[in-house]
Amino acid sequence: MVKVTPVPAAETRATVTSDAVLDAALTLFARFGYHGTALSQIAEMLGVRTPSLYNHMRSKQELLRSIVDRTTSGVLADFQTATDGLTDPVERLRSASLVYALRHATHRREAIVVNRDTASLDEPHRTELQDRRREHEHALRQIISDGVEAGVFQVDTPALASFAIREMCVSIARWFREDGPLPPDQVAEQYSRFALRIAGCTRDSAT
Amino acid sequence: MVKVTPVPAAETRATVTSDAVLDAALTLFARFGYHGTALSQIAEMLGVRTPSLYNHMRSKQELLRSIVDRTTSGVLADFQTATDGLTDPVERLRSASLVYALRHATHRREAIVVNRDTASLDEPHRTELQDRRREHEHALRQIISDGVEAGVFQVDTPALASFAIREMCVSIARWFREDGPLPPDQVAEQYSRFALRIAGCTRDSAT
DNA sequence: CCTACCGATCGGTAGG
DNA sequence: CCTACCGATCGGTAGG
Repeated sequence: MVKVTPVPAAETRATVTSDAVLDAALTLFARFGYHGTALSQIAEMLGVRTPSLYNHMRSKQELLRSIVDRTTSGVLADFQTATDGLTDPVERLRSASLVYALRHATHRREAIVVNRDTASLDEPHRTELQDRRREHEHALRQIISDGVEAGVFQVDTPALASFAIREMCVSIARWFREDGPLPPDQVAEQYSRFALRIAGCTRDSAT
Repeated sequence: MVKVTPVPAAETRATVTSDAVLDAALTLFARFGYHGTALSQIAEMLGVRTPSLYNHMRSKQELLRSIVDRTTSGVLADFQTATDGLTDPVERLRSASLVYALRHATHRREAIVVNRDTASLDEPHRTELQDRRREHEHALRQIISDGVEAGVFQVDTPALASFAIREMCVSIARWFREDGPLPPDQVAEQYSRFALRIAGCTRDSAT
């Protein structure tokens, strides 16, 4: 007797991977929050029972940690790539805010979780997250300070402009819809222009 | 025998009010999130046992609802007061963004809860909240559209500028510290200027 | 991958 | 205001 269906039949045991668990967690954490999501919901979304999840993760907390680690690393890597080789503060700010805005249109779930569920992270990871955020914030602030000193930006308090630009970009994750009228790159383009305006960019071509 | 101490001694039964419960909930929801806060924590902060809370509220959900209702009403009232009688789009945007920014520096806990724990609100209140938010967003967007039509603002997509301005202001609640270098009104002042810049305000005095 | 089960904690109620 | 207590659900483990 030969098996008739080499491909899995309609009813078969579900098989799951670590990535699938992480992706389901990402979706549900973004929607209901870390504490608002039960492991049973993640299991249900994957078609398995709750205990089966433990073959692919160590704990619920570890899922959150993985999401946060991945995302913050990505943000810093984006920044480096975007500003590497650029010396003009205007071009550096334009490029840094463009990739930051773009990321928040294309990685919405990650951004929502990282920015909403920070407090649910156990130590020492919560402190590590804050440190990495600060690193990005200070790097952006430095660009603004450099631009002010060079006379191409005009702001009273560089820290305020830095906060404003960052959070404005982060918030894209909250309102952006994939079926909306503008694609991610066009949103990012406009937000990058907003960033230069916030910085008080005096160069005509910039705005 | 006469009572020796007419004023409460050091050890006395705690007495609590509805406002005190709401205030404690506000503090803890802002810190740990709605699902991350247990009623036992609220009770502990007030020095009573959990069941005693039910003399001052109907449910945990009602606490969230009260916080949200109060805050959204305040936002819309602020907007009306700030823009009433003003016809110039520049002045309207300056004033609307000023009070919005100021509110988020002075009502941080409320802003954090309303913007983070929306998903934890039961229907029909979640829909009501979204409606009120949309109302404020559209009012701000209309100012920008009016300004573009009048030739005093320059933006490609008024909706994007409106989102950017709103979320930039909301985020003040996340980074502002009362013991920081700038008082709320000075932060609001600078953010109001950022708002005019985002709108591409062409009037010199504005920025 | 599953069933069976654990202690802990949750929001909320009864009754005084 | 309290103690005593409820059913439900949580994250996680044992064992196959």
